[in-house]
Amino acid sequence: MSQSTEDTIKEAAKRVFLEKGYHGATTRDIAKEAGINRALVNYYFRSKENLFAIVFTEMAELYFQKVFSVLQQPISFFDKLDFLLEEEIRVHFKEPQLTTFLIDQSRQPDSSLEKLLTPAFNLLVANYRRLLAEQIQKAVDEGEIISIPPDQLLLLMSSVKYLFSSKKIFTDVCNQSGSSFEELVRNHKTLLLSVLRSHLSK
Amino acid sequence: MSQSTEDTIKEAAKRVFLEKGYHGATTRDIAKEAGINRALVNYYFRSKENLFAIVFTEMAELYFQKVFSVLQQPISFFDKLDFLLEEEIRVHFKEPQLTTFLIDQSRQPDSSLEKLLTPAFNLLVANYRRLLAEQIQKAVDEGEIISIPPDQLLLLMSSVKYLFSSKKIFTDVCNQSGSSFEELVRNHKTLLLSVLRSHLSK
DNA sequence: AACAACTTTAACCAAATGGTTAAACTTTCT
DNA sequence: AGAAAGTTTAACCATTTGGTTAAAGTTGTT
Repeated sequence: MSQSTEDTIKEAAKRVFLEKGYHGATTRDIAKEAGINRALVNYYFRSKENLFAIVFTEMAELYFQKVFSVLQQPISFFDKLDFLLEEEIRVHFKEPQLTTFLIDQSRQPDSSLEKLLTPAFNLLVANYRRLLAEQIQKAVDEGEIISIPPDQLLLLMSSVKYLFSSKKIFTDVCNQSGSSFEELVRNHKTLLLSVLRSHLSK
Repeated sequence: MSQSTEDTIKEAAKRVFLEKGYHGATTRDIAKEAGINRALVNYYFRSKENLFAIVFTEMAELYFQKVFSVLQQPISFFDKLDFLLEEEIRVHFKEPQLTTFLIDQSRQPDSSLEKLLTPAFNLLVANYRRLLAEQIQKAVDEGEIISIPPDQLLLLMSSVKYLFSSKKIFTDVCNQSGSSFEELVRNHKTLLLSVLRSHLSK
């Protein structure tokens, strides 16, 4: 059995919103991408705003879902960092525009969308931050690493997000010089892990 | 003597485009922000696209200008990194949305804007990359640091960009927990420099 | 077959948007 | 003062946009 119309629209909307952003995307784009009549967008999702809110929420959850589970596994702290980066890379290879998409949303100043989505997103971030803080403290207590504020560790690991946000720039500029984007990503993960390891190791 | 109308419009356009992005901003927003009649936007700049292209180019140059001069100063490699980060922070305190703005531009798939701006921007990036590669090689030759691919170093330093792109998220989440955004930035610069120093030092 | 519920479509609408223009206003030059 | 050039304004226009609706088509139930 094939996908329901509702899901077809939602998946098309994901692609279009991720590629063009909220304001760059039109309901006509979405309908065309889904191959359906434009009125069905409103029939199933009431409004473009509402559809975007649903897509955004799902993407945000996709992003944090795995991260939470990784942090709770009974493995060493450095393995957790390794898995976190690996998961970040995996999800970004699937949705390269994810970070751009999420950040873009926090920009529009007083839109009703922002008021609706920011609190929910901030809650996810706050939970991630709290969970990471706990795991840092645990690793410190066990003598595995030296202490580091969770925000600072998040920032040190944010280069993967930046790499994918700037994917086009990097591929344009780097392709001329031999190495592929995939290599760049793998090399960066290796380097970043090594840097973190040497800084955090007791 | 007060600012010319043309400059008033351009400065207003900068603020509006940085805040809302190309598609989120309207010529009416810009005119209102500048306090002038909307037709003047077209009188002085012909079209919204053209005005955006001018603003984008100026912002990109603002971003790379200082960076080039820093890299060419006769100081130690680590001082260069220090100054690069300091400059990155300075320009982002002035224009917190700068990175979001620049990255957002590379997203729209086949717009005439992208075809126009991406090549010029890529050239700036390529120059930055080349200059950085030269300076790395020089520092390696002089025994100051171990070798590192320029892209990887750029990525390790990109966390400052990410920090400002996500400023709203960080201020929202962090303000609840005491420390200010300024502290977060300063602390991150210190930490990042220390991490880079210990990794690159021979 | 007939009825009801759900789904899809084409046509339509109001609001917003980028852009144009002719006329009014101001400045500059002679 | 007066012509010429540059500047500003209000009104207007075509296109695009998100959204609605009535009718047509489909599916499921009795």
